[in-house]
Amino acid sequence: MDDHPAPPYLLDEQIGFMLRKATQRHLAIFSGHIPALTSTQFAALAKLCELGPTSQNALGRATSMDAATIKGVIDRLRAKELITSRRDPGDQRRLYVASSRKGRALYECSLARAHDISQETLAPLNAAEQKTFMALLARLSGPMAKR
Amino acid sequence: MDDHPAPPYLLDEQIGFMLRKATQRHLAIFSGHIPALTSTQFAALAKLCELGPTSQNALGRATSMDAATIKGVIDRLRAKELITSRRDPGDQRRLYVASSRKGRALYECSLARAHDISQETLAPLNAAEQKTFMALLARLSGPMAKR
DNA sequence: CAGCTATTGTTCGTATACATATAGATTTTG
DNA sequence: CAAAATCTATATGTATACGAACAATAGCTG
Repeated sequence: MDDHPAPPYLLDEQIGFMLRKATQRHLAIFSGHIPALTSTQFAALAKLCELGPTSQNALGRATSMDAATIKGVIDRLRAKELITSRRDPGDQRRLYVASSRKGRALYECSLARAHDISQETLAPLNAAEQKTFMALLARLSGPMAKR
Repeated sequence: MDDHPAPPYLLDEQIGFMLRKATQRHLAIFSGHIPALTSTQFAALAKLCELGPTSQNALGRATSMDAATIKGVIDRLRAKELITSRRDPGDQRRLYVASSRKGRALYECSLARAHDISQETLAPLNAAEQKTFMALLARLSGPMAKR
């Protein structure tokens, strides 16, 4: 009993595939609004402005980036002069990173854009649906980061 | 009136950041269940088995992959002998790709795993929430692919 | 204090992902 | 039919993303 024909596996209905497509759409919206930075670079810069100066790896953890990944992001942000970095005097292992004046300015004038990006990404849903979706997505994004 | 203090922008509450984290979690689950293939490679193989032989670019469109991206995926699947490819006699531009016996076998014995992956990814939600989430996510994934 | 362990950052290799440029083949049009 | 536009695949460059291996530093433990 309960002998349903096994539901066919359809790639287009799988969560992983749909997440990838939603991300693609979001990234297209992002680069349309903030062409100067990638989504990842903006995330690192925003978090750095939000938290204040930290170490490279700590910023990586705060933004869910691998040590190898955050290094590249930091390098590119520094090349654009949006952040500065120097060795932490108190711990020679640590690379102390901080936003530059230019970086903070770009961050602040990007905030309105960032808000638009989130809204445009969610635009296919009405307000109630957006709220529902965000609440459910939060639970699929893993546990809150431990500080 | 309606003079709320502008809601602070918090990276961790943005759709883009949460999508990235959800994708990270999903990919970790994926590689735990199907270590032999990446999520992208599996998507291409699954779609190829689902559709039957097609051209490289057509498979790319069916799986939402760029022409440059699908080329690399095809190359790696061919290196693993999961697919075969040859020039389409009827249209010399096209690279005709088809799943190999080995590829179909791997696909078929991965189906149960793939199902588990989707379920585990959605596990934080109950059945009703899963249904709601998938319906909303579908609307954020952009319009249905045109054939 | 000497040794073990953990943390930090770096480097390498592999794999998406996309923009752009190019070349060749095909189709559409004038 | 010939020219233009389109399509297919390829190649290059940039940017995530992660695993693994590594050196240097710091902290801990006996």
